[in-house]
Amino acid sequence: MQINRTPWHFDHIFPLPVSVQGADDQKWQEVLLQYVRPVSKGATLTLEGAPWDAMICVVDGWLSLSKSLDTGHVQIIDFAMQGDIVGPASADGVTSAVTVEALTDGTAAIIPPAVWHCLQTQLPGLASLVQATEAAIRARRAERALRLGKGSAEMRVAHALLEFGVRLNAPFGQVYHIPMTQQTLGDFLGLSSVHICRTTRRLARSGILEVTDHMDIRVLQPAELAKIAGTDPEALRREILPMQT
Amino acid sequence: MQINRTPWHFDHIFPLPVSVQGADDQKWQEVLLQYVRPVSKGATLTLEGAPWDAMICVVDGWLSLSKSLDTGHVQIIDFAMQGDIVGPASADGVTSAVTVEALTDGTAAIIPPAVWHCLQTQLPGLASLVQATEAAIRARRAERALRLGKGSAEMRVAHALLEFGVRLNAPFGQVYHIPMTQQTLGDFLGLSSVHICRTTRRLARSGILEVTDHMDIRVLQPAELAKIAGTDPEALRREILPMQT
DNA sequence: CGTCTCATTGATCCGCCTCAATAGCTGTGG
DNA sequence: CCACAGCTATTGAGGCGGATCAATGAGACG
Repeated sequence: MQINRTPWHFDHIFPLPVSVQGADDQKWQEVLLQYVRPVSKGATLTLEGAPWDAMICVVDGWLSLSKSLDTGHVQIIDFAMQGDIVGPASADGVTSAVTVEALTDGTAAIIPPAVWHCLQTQLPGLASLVQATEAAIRARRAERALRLGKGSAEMRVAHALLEFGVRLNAPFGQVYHIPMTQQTLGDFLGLSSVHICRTTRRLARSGILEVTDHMDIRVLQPAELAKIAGTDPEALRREILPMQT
Repeated sequence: MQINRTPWHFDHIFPLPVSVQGADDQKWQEVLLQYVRPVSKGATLTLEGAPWDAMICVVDGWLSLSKSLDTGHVQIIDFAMQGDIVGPASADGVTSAVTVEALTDGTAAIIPPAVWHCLQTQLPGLASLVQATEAAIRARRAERALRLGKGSAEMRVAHALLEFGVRLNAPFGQVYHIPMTQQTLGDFLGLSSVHICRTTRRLARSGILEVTDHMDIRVLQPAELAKIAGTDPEALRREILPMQT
């Protein structure tokens, strides 16, 4: 289901939680408001290989970016959430490299390339934001690629749960929800849903975390989990959370 | 070995093969010349976690970007070659997310963040180049992540060899060289060197390609190889080769 | 000629996939 | 209210792909 492109009216979202430093912010917020629209759970924004040239700025909710093989196997490349600015277009600039789907109801601004190009040159503050966001995206994708290639199932799961916690800004010990099934998490980590189940159960049984009610996560032993994930939560935060300069 | 940062003198490289469209090109070439320097095979430009904030523009030769686990396992995130512009910095902007090493002798420009920021705003042509390059990088990394997560060893090897051929612009049937050992290719594909060996031998025995003299590749049956890789060479070219608009 | 690195091949093992069955939960209609 | 369907989670059994360990070639180089 391709979402339509008519402007949407939002009176109730002020200000949008994706902001730019300095004087450029007002203009940026205006543009965002102009292109922002609701996205409903399960909706497909674009398909791998389909025509697409716009930028997507996530205001609220979760999106998944995925690719698939003709065997039917799906690999989720990344999740995008509040504040992420993603360009699904591939090198030719007019084709989507990934399928973008909504994991939850949410809102996103879809900004045409002409407007985007214009903004980039006119708003230096936006350029900084974009660079910071892109560095964060690269860093977290690299971190995952490392574990996808060389890590055990346990390490992948531990790292993913820590990453979600960091990105959601959830304090340790607090419950946070990730809006996906074990199947989806498996598609993200290159594992079968069955093995996701076994792995999370094992972590739960050893008292490191609790998983309740369809993916409500509570980390009980952050240090243990971090050790399994092969990372340090503080370092991870610095590495993958965009920081505007 | 950290390379030094004193300017280097090049009289013999004109023009640099990393060019920008339009009137900005001259300025860009000047800046490149100012920061370009030779890199020798085996040299380490930066280490994962070390201080780093510069951009790297590859003029000639191959670089590898890698991360490693404390088990000693290494995952190569990407190779950078002629024309690639890579930012190894993570989200904090001052730490390298990856280790950057030279696989061959070559030349690269290392551009300080202040200069880079300045260039971005002053040279719109450069901004376009960067966006195109980044889209290409994202697309090829996504393509690999898919196979890293869901593909067989055979598919990963086939895809990597096709990707190298495309990036090197090697016509089908022609020999091209990839400057790495089977171990390095394994670190790239998430496979052991032993399994790289078995897989390439199997492909060679079935007449799909030839591998001679330490990674001189010759694809004999491009269609077969593409089928195994789960891709179409033309589509791959469009998707992962940067095209300036 | 000895050493070093890299490629190749065999043997064995194990982590994860696949298939399959059951259980729990939610919503729907009679 | 229960019966049922549909989806997700859980657990077991068996198989396979790729890792690991180990030994032998094969060049390259001093």
